[in-house]
Amino acid sequence: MTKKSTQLAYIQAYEYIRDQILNGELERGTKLVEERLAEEMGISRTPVRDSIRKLEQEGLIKDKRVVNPSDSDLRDIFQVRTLLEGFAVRHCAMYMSEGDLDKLQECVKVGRSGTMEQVMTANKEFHEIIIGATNNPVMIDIFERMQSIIYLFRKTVVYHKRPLLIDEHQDIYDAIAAHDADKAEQLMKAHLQLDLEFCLQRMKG
Amino acid sequence: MTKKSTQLAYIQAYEYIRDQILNGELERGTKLVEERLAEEMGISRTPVRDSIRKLEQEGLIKDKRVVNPSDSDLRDIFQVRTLLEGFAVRHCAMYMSEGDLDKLQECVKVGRSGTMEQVMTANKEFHEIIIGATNNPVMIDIFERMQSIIYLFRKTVVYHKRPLLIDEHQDIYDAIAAHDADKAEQLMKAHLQLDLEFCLQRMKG
DNA sequence: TTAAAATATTTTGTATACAAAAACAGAAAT
DNA sequence: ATTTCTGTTTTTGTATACAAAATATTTTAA
Repeated sequence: MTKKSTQLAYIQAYEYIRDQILNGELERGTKLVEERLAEEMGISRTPVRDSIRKLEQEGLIKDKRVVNPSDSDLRDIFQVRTLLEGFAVRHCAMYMSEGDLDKLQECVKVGRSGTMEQVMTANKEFHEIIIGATNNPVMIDIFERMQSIIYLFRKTVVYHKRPLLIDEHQDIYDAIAAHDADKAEQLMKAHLQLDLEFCLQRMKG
Repeated sequence: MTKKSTQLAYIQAYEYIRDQILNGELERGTKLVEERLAEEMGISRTPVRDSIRKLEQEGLIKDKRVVNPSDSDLRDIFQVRTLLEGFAVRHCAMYMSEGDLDKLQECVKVGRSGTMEQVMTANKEFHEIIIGATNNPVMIDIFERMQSIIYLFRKTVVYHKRPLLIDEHQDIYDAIAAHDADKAEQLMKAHLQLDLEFCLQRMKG
């Protein structure tokens, strides 16, 4: 068992608020009031402020409100994301270890057969493994930041599940396994484009 | 005259510390002590802490010390930078406005004829214009963050000036002006590769 | 009734105090 | 001399108080 809980209040606060944002308990656009949150968690304002500042830097909070990305924000994020993942998947096709390949395949498998929660995690992991394989912490960090903003739409994406998503993952995996970098990149780009359109579509509702 | 000075202490502190880091008054690896800085600026610890946290997020401070990037950190940053600027320059070759093209050319011109300070600014601006032309705030933000870390080596780069740099800028400009996206991208990648190697070289000294 | 001004309330920014933790220094033991 | 322990000092994390700024509300005038 990993015991990751820190006793530090500002880390608790950070995790607490972040979770609330990501699972939708704090809706997009909600104003965050330091004192209210502090009281709610039984700590003082100071660590709450720290955590809000941090989340602001990460892009989950903007002007003391839960961020509410516009169409164009989402497009911008996906443009960068496509760039990074395009590079990463190409890297995978050329250098990926057997171990990571197996992990990728497992993600696809679980993506087909698991419970809703498992499917979600596996699909997320699929992309994380690909980015992670670059072994470039700067890249991974940028990716995770964008990921968490995209993740704001998690519920939407879950409830209105995109049907072909898992087939696209399968195809990407196949291209990687076949060491076909060009194809892998092209498939990834198409995949992300569809993801973006799906997000945009759902955002309107 | 733009009057951008904010009265807010934590912004002052942020700018103050950031400047000190970027112009080398605070050397890489220096421990930052909140109270010392607070006293130095005649304010309390609270806004100083805020600004340190912010700079930590931006990557200029790590574990309360001015960041001291390793070889591999620099490589990682340049890998991402190459990706972004490769995309951006390609975009420029296809869509750049006449106005921006002129500005780019001006940068090259000043890069040849200006004072040392002017040359430095112009060369920096050259890249900023290219990234800025994407009109993608997410991308611009990531770029600026990396830029400021690279900028830590400003002095080094100035004193040991890289001779061919400005010719490379000229070539990139020409490719953009000729709408040759492939060539522009390829030249940019080569340019950044040389820049990286120069940085790495100088880092040892 | 609506618009504007004035007032009250909330919320944030900053200073300060204190306790916990970390870093440091010196003494004792190997 | 090197390491380990002890105590001291520094530095950070957190709580709290208060003032400035921003918001909301009420009152007044048209």
